[in-house]
Amino acid sequence: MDQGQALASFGALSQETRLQIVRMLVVAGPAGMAAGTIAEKLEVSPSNISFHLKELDRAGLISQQREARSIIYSANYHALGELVRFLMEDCCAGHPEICAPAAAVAACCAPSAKG
Amino acid sequence: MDQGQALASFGALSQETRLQIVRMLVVAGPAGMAAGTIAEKLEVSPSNISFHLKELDRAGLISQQREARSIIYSANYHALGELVRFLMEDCCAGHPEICAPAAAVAACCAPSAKG
DNA sequence: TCCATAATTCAACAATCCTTGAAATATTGA
DNA sequence: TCAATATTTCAAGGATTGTTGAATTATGGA
Repeated sequence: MDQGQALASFGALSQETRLQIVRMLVVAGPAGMAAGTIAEKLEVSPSNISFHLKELDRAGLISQQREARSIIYSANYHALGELVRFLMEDCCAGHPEICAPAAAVAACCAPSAKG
Repeated sequence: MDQGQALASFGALSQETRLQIVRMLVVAGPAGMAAGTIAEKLEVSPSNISFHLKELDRAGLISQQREARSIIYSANYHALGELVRFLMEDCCAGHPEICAPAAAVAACCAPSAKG
């Protein structure tokens, strides 16, 4: 991920509705969620949620696929992982002080950890 | 770090000049850099750099201290670390797929790693 | 084909953000 | 105090972003 990509990602995540969409889709997993369901849960109008979904898609943080009448959105795990990596390595130059809390989280969730 | 704090941080990092300032200050370390020096290196006008430094300060990502005629800015490592943690744990729900690349970076720079 | 459902697109407007240059503030030294 | 340096503040304008509701597109079933 280059700096331009990171800028777009940060911009996409800097809006409350969009950050909530991403958090929701991450929890939803690969099954994803229909646009209408997202709008309902977040209590946002269909046209507004559509606008924000398009922004997230443009930034590459989510992807979509039609399923019957619905359009299912899901989080792009790879892009989110790359963003974390950019923030730690490229932006924060791998400084231990910055990476320490991240390392703690990584230790809990990494497949090679004790779990 | 709560969601509001994260939103402010993402907003602050979503602008090219500001992202460059942060990257520069992280590399500069605790010694920091004077506003004028930052402006010079990034080829941005003094008033413009001042605007962006204020935005980063408001988001808590950098801090300042006067030294003679200069005002020295430095990266807030703790805030950056918390942002990485938020992105991995709160936003990305600790998903291994997302954390994997981060774990790799963490392994290289963490003080408790093999180094 | 016709209707209902699901979502997007569009235009208009409001709100926010960025840039610019001039003026103001703070510090230092003569 | 005066001048020079370093930076910030301010106001104006332009650019971008977010919101709204109406119109449009796409799908599936009677």
